[in-house]
Amino acid sequence: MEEVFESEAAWFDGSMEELVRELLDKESPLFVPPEEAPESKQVACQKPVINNLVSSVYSGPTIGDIESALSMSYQHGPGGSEFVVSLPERESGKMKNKYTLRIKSCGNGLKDDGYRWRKYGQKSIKNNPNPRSYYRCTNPRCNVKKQVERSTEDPEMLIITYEGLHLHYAYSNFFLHRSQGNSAASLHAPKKPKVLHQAEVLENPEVTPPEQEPSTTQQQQQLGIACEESLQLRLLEDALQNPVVREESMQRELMEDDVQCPQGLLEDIVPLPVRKPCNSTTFMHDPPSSSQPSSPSYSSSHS
DNA sequence: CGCCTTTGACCCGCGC
DNA sequence: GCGCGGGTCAAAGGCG
Repeated sequence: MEEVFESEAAWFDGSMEELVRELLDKESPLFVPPEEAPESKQVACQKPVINNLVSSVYSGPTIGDIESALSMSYQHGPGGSEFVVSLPERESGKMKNKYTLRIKSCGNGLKDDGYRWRKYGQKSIKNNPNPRSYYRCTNPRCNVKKQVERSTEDPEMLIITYEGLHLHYAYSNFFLHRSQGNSAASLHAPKKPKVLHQAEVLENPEVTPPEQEPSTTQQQQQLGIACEESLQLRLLEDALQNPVVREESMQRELMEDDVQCPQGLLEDIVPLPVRKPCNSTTFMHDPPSSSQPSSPSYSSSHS
């Protein structure tokens, strides 16, 4: 399996960042200048670029699924069909697994990204009246962390910084909410969907029960989902770049006992309802339990 | 009872 | 070396 990755990526003799730049040159008509974080090296990420990225690094049997998932997401995205992804910066010649997701929240924000997080700290940041919260993935074998804070310029803008790579499947309460009656999702649902996610805590002090929330922005939510899943895709790409991480990831996938799923890493990237739209039409048509931030974008971290 | 959030203390890196 | 700011730890308390 490892050999597959290496052989498939062998045609490009360079780093992932260089690979992306190469692809972007080829896809120059698709380049869209980013509107946010202009100081960062950003890339307007559209479907063909993502497809190139994916097929260049990971040639497993799931490319078609990813393609369909992405195209589905774009198809139902609000207004435009691109979102901004920026490359992780190099730090002393090494790529940093740190990504910042900027979400323009409206009403109730992103409640769940498919993972369970435990808050381990909160700090007030200088020149920012809003505190920054620190979360860690609850999986003991996963050291992914994320920081959540509100933007100083736009209080509705949530800045979520992810650090690290999930080496396990996503918990599926996220999917469960969007594919009611989906038996597969039910099988992987967490035993206790209690965990509040950062946006829920930050944006919804007077907690409104999800069932009672308006659901007029479900398409925006789906785009947000796609963006976050794409973020995980980036993390996966970085992992595939690193043979050690790659091997460890595979071993951990085999060892993982709290979540088991035959889809492999794809489960970590693309929600089941997206991967199997025909099996979960409720995902596309049933209003999710909450509204979703609009116009999400990614920008690189400058920590 | 287990898991979570809260929050003050502590640690560490960086700039002066 | 010192102070500041950001990140983490860990005890305490809450909640289902």
